[in-house]
Amino acid sequence: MVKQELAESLREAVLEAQRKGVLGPAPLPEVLIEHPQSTEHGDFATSLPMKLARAMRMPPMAIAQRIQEHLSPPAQISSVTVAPPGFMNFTLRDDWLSGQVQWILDAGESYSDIDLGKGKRVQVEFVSVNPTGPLHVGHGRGAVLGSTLANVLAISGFCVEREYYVNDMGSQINNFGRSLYVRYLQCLGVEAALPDEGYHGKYMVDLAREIVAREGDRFLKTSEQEAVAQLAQIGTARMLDDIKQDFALLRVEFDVWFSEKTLYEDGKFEKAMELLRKGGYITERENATWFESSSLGQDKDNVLVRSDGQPTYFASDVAYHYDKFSEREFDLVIDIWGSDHQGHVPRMKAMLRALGHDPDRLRIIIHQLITLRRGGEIVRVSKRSGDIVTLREVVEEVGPDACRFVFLSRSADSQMDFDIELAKRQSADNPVYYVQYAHARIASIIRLAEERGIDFSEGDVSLLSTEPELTLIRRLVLLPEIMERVAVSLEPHHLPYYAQELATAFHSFYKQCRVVSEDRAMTGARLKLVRATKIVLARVLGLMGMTAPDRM
RNA sequence: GUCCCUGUAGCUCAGUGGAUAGAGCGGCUGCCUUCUAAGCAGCGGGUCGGGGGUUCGAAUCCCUCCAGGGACGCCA
Repeated sequence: MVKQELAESLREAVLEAQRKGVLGPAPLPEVLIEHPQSTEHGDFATSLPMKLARAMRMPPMAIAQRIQEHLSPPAQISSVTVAPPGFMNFTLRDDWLSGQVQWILDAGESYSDIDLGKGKRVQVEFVSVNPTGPLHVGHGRGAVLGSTLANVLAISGFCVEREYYVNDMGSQINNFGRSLYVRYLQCLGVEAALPDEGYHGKYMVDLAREIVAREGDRFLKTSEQEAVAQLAQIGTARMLDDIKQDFALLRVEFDVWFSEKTLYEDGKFEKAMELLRKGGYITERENATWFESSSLGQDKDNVLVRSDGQPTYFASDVAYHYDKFSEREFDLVIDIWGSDHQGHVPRMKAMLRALGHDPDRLRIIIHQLITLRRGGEIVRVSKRSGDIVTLREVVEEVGPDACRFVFLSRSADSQMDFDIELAKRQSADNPVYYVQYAHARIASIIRLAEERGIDFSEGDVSLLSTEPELTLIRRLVLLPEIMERVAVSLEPHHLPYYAQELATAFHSFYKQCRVVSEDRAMTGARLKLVRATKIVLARVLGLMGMTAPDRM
């Protein structure tokens, strides 16, 4: 990328000037290149001279001038200027910019594939909700975040696996089984009461009814314990099917559905415990088994095996991450959790250290929870209490494109309000349609060109030189940088913003420049630009899991 | 009480220590005889929660206070 080449040439210029004694000795800080907000300052800028001023005991402007004198900028740069109080501004050559249009056309759908990951194996684990009920709107956020991030990493040179961790055992599954058993009994006319901490949602009644219809009253004949266990299994399998359907609606895909149970069946739990025990991180007290995380700087120790012999959720997570790192040997693991799991992060890091792995190989993305509103009124979303607005309900009414875009356009750190009424209104002024409309407009132009039998394969992109054209191209060539930024920061929310800016540049170009006209040469050049724009728009929309319609 | 996240335009939110803090929505003006007006051009709108500090330079880093959210379980 031009940015890196420019930084490198600046570094060399400073070193060269220092060798000649034109600039004083000073340690060279990292050369940061930014995009100036004002276009009159060019495409790139650096404040390097100001950062060197103190150490070199020289005014920033003088430093800037001397760097400029020794600088051999990359060939893509047409001008280097110095601006007070000590900036250096750089502008891209017009002919390089127009040439990029051909480059994008040649690269096609692989334009902006970058080799950041160098083939490293990365696992993205997300959502991983207990299969004890339908997904609600809040889960949609993690789903969209994870799937989009995985998409970006996949084109950034990483070998990506998308994984859903299925909690198919433990106390909540048992709780779920009990609740289902009660509903089952009630459905068959047997008196039974739901425990307070049970699952009160209406969907449990429907589920019980469904099971009665399919399985009859056979669970009346088995022991309660047996019935609860079997109903839990049938019920969670059914819930998981629902969850998979919800994902399909939202265009979220997983490569692996990982069962918690298998951690115990395949001996991974034992192996992980053995590793911790050898490291001296395990103690037995009060009849329970503890992970001595306090010896790793944590506030407190954590129970791994309860006094009743049952492993905790944390114990499963130890075994699960042992499996991720020691058995499956991922280079990088990304876990995406809701902020209610925030407190879990430090002990996970401590546990990795205890297992002998670099904690930095686990990146945990915490997204804030969604406050669900219905026309301003807060809606509670607890699964156990029952009043659920399901993800499916919202996706079906709002549409997957708008849903994904809304979820994506806020950083994971922001606590977002999701007003169902507002989302359902599906206003035509939605930025979602603004971006898609740009794509549809382009498709329409290309259709017209095809109808008129225009062959623009020999179009001369060097004719693209007006301000609207170059502004549009400047947006197009930004894509690889956006990809890198998302892949490094793990922040997909930059994508929708980029998409909007690109659409703006296109709509403005469209208004000012006639594409299909009497001027055959210009028509050919602009058709190429328009097609390149279509490629980039489709790419970004695709990464966000959205459709790129040809007509609207 | 301790820890984490947040506080930027009327609303929803961007903003890699740099130049005049941005976008969308909403409000107000204009613009459809030519490829899609789901569009374009423009106007108005700000104590970047408050107060200290570091720095040539702070919305951005540090401290403190205030406000909102979340977590502090042998639940997950």
